[in-house]
Amino acid sequence: MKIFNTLTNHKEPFVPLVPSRVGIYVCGVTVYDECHVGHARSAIVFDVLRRYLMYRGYQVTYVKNFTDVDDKIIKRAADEGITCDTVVGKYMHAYSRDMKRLGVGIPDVEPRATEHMSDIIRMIQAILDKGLAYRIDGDVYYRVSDCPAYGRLSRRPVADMQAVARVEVDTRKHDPMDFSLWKAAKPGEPAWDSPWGRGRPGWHIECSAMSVRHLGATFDIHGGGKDLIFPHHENEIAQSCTATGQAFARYWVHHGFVTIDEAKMAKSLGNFFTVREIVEQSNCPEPVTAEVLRYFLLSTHYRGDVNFAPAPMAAAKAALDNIYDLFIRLSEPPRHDSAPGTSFRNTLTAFQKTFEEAMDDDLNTPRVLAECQHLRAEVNQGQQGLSREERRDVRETFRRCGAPLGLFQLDEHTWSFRELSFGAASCRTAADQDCTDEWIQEQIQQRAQARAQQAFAIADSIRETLASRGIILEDRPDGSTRWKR
RNA sequence: GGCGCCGUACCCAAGUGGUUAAGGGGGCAGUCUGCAAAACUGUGAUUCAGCGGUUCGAAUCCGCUCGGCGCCUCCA
Repeated sequence: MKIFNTLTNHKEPFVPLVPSRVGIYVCGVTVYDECHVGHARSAIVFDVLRRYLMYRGYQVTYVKNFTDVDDKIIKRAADEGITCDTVVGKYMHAYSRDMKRLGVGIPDVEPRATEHMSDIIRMIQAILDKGLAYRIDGDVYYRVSDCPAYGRLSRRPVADMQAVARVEVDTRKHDPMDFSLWKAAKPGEPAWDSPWGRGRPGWHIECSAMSVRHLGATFDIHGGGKDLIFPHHENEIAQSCTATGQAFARYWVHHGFVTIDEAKMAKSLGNFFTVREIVEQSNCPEPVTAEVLRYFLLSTHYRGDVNFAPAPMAAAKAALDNIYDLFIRLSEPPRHDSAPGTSFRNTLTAFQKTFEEAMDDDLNTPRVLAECQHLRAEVNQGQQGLSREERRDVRETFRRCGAPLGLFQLDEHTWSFRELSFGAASCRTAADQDCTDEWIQEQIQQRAQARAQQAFAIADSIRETLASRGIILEDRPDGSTRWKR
């Protein structure tokens, strides 16, 4: 498998430190608000990486942290007149709820900064002991000028950054580029005891401490959004290497942004959609909407930006409808139970090989989806001649290759074929819920009778009534009728 | 100002040195159907922002220009 490494700026063969074992650390969310589509993309990209490595037979340890002490949390708590603990509890819960909705697997470890204070303090002390940090009034800063490798990940010369630093510089710092490892406590803020007085950790140090704690000083993959390359990941490397005296993460994996009208989706710009509103205000069942979002996000390569909009979401829905439509036809008994042919088995074997080639090539999910659609067309062409066993094999192939992507796992009869849309106006109506399978069968019976008597006006009105409640009818060649929601 | 990414058909999007430039959406036409729906068939870029260069050969490598975006400050 090849994976693009930000550290070298190249696609490289992935070789883990310990054969057949992989350690992954991903920078998680700061829990101060609902998570939006950008967070969903991050979670889904690394969920796919993790699952595919497992598909490839690796034993994966996946660590994704919660940042639960931070300026934004403190501000949120102050704004709402509640405690930081309440804010943290509320949004950790919201995050886990949304990840479950999206079918994102729970990481093996979900460490929290506040539960690793001793690791953090020990790491800061190690950096101080080596002379690469200094203390000012209860704060501790990392001295960037003494770290020769600084700037390697983000490929920017330290001198250039200093020249045009737009940050309001804390004049007490020895150098504008130096960053804080420990912040002295301010009144009313969460604080912990340390050798430098009460205070709280700087943002970057928590990830260094937690990754080293759970995966060791040197581990395989460290990931996050590309906005974290500088300064967050650059600083993590500096701190960790200084503290442990060993190499830090070996492969750095960064994904692109979700954009709205081509502009980065961000809390500060206010141009974001939360996972919650997308799932709850959709007129499709939750698992269906979630799979559409996944398909949409995976239809662009993970390193590129992906523009979130109704039209491409609708396109993803239509593409998935085609696949689940095939699954329904495959679930029906064959017209003639012919003997399985070897050429068809070869088709499935070739597909799986192509799937693996595409995934091995830096997770080329757009190509995987194209191959899935190609297979769908191929199966549709010969569908009627397939044996019971071959039909089962097709469904099984989609299920197996779809598993690392989190796609094609739903039962075809629970899929919803209605148009996907958002907003209150298009929400599921109460009337839809009243359509029991029995009632639908009854309607289909009545329509069949009408058709038999050539009473097409009656037959069509029944079909329209069902359609208005989201029930779609399809007449088969043998005279029977298939329905779907 | 520094660093970096992107520009492929109506829309989305793979391909990044070599037979006919994947796939999806949408459009149009046909088969099927009482009519539909679904499925299937046919129909799409002599061309990859523009201009130069390297090469036997470039969407793919190099240079420049134009256009869009991101990071340098919290950020997935």
